Amino acid sequence: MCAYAADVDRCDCNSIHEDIVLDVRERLPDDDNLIDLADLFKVFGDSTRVRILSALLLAEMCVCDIAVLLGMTKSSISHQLRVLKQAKLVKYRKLGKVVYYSLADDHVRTIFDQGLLHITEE
Amino acid sequence: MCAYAADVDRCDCNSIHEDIVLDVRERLPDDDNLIDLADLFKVFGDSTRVRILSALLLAEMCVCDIAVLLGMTKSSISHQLRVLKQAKLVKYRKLGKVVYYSLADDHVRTIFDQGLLHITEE
DNA sequence: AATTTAGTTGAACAGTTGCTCAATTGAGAA
DNA sequence: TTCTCAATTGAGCAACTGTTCAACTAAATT
Repeated sequence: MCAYAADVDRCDCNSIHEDIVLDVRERLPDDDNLIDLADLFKVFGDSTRVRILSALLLAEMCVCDIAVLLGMTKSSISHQLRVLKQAKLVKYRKLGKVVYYSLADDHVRTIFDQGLLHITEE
Repeated sequence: MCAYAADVDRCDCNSIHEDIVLDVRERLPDDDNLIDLADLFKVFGDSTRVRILSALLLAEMCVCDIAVLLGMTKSSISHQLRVLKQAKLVKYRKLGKVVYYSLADDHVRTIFDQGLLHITEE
């Protein structure tokens, strides 16, 4: 029988190592934090957004510049910039009709570097 | 007219800053690398997988342990472990009927830490 | 005022994703 | 062998996601 049937009814198996499960359960971060973390990585998990961020690592650019650079429509770029804005990964400034986007802080660079490290290794 | 109409026909606007676009285009990493990077982050972009990885940061566990810990079916956990395995983020060892999973390397920890840093800031 | 253009927005559609369910595999126990 | 159980697998389905398209806003130019 499942050791946690009372509070976890989806459980369909025995707890083989009850001591480990109890210990990990206690030390595991709150679900809220882990969900926020997943949501952040979800933003990085699209090649269009990664390409936009990579471009902004090199220079501040307007929507039109990015669209031309990546060979995509302004609309699709604008949609993705909205996602990046909501995740506080990019910031922008308006000059007349033109909106210039740039990275909000340096976290993008370090996260990218760690990711590339995992990919290029072995 | 779009300055890159020849090789990029989706372009629907002028290149406002042609010099910047040309410079960034030259220095931008290859699309293959950026797609691989996005695919890696895609794996981190699901709360179930993040919770699994967080658990494995604390202890080696079998499928059943993880299922009980997270209150999910063995099947769904197994499906996600397969994704994590393909991304080379977890490794496993078999002992009889039981399969023990653990983290493949320490990249997960550093990537998580960087992500948490971005979230908790400001 | 009328036109042009950078950028945004929302609906719609296709493609993807994660969970469920049922069937199956494989190793140990009876 | 037969039974049990940990784990895997594939099909099916509902929910989500990214692009397209068309309409729209706003700022500059004529």
